[in-house]
Amino acid sequence: MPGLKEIAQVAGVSIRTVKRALSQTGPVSEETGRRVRAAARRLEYRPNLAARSLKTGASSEIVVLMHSTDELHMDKLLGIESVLRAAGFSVLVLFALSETEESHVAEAMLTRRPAGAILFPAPSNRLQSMLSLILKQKLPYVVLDTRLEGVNAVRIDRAQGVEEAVRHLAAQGRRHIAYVGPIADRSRLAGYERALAAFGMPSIVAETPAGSSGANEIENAVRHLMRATPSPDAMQAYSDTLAMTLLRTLHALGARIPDEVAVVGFDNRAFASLAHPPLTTVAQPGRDIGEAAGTLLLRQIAGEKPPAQGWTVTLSTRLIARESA
Amino acid sequence: MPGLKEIAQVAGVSIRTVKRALSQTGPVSEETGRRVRAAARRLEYRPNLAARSLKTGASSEIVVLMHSTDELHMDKLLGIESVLRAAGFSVLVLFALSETEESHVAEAMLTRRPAGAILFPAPSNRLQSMLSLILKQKLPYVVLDTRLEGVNAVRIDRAQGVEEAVRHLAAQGRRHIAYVGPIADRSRLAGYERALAAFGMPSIVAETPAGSSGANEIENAVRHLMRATPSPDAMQAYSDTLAMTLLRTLHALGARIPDEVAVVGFDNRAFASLAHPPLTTVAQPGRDIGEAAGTLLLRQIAGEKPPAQGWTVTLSTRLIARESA
DNA sequence: TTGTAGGCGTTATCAA
DNA sequence: TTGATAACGCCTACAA
Repeated sequence: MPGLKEIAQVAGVSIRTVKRALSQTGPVSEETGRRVRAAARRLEYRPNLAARSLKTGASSEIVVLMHSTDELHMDKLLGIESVLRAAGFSVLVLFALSETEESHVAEAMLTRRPAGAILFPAPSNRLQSMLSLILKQKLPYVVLDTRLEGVNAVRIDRAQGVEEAVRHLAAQGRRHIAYVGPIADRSRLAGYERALAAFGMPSIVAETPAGSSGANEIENAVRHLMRATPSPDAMQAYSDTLAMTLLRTLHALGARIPDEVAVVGFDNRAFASLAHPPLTTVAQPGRDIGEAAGTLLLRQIAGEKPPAQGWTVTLSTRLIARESA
Repeated sequence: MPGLKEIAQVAGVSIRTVKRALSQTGPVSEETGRRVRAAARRLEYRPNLAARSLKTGASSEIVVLMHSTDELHMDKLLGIESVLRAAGFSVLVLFALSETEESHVAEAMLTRRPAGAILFPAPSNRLQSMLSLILKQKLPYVVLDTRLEGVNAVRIDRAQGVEEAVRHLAAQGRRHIAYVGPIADRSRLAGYERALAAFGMPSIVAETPAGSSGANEIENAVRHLMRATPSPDAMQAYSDTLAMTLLRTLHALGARIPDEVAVVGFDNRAFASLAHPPLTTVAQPGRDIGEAAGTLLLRQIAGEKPPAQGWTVTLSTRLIARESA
């Protein structure tokens, strides 16, 4: 691998001149510049990042901490990578699936001396311990889609997308719109309630257990809902996953979808378009989230100081209308 | 950030001695060793990887080239990361979704001077151009799950998993087992045919267009199949995605699943367990694939020479029995 | 407009 | 058992 020295020899000038010519960091004569650049090109010169980093004390690596293999994270990762690569940074991925791994991953992160870190969603306690490390190092960072307050974060407005969805249902003339899902998490529920309030419609909430288990409870909830008079003519589900169970139960009850009952999911997962009927749902802007996180991080690296209460970018979610509503 | 120098000062010895004590690379007296290690711990010393890399000329970074955001890739990435991190390497992710990006990504890869590269599935021509670069650099590499021959690769035996699935169907007494999918790709079809041959059963193949489009064609194929006498009592689908359409069409025809017709998918995607009924399918060992790739790469980095025709590890796929078969 | 020289932190050679 | 010293490639203060 050729370095500045070799280029200098070939071009018959000093290292300093090569540097000036290649990084336009000082005056170089027309002719010399051409010769140097030609030599660099011919030798396929690429700067040695390790040497640069050693000299400048600055890292060109960003650590991304992932805590799950959720398919939705792929797009976020893509967004992060595209923004950071364009800015000359490398994206270094670390997985910490379990609490036990967290300390190894923390150690790995610190050893890499990154220029910044991006944290994917994780249980608060694990996020907290990583964050305290990061803050101690005064490392630029961004947390993705977290409930933690007072931190730099890219968040998404779930309520807004759900409100949009419920308005969409109302615009179809639906008047008995139910919400099915856990109610401890009000992120979607709030949007549902806002939309109903705007139309002066009563809320019909069927609580189901949190977590992905409990298909039976969901089924019972739906059956219960459908026995009411009048029965709901639309259902907003907490997630696409939950919506799948909804669809199945409604089919079993003989309800025609969307004619008799509309169903809306949340997440726009890969299978949403494969559901029967194809599921109308609210999508998170995965790639945008990643790009926003990358941008926010770059601004910190460039020296901008986040406010004390943390720097937040909130992105909107959007309705994907398919056939189920 | 403290370096060896600072530790040396604190411990009252020379840099060389610190180095010996910390990396057991030479004789150090009991007492000196203790003092040095204590100082290192107290100062939270971490080696400067940039300096090390500059000095040794060796990189501790592995580049992972991704060409899609397929959810199934997450587990592979996880496997790669876990093996490589354990060996002290960093995993650097680069995305090249389009052909246009490929050259930028190639340039980014070369600039990073990685110790090796892992290539995710991509169209052959794009893989080829990356590979020619990599070979020119004599970089250790592994390609994941590729049809390319003569390269270092981790492959999966799709036929074997499908054969297992079809045997499973036969063991249930099914005697008219159909295969639905594109036939240009024989990777699954071969397993289907092997199993049928073993049981002396006739093959019933319904060809559908390649790619994820063409729900109509699939529907027609299924309807056509079900009109035959006798009609199939089981169907092996090319993919989970295709299986979803199968399920829907069979439901529409009033067929009871799995009583009248069993359905088996391929891939074990996230939605397989959410299908109605939960989809029996053949799973790729995502994490194992990643781990195998990491291991294969590490062996090359350690100096083992792959044979001229390439080094291949083939992993088996496995049947995940759920309720659809 | 061009060149000299020193240092970043690590590794490793050589001498004591 | 220990230490002085050079070198990796890049960046830059300072001279010419």
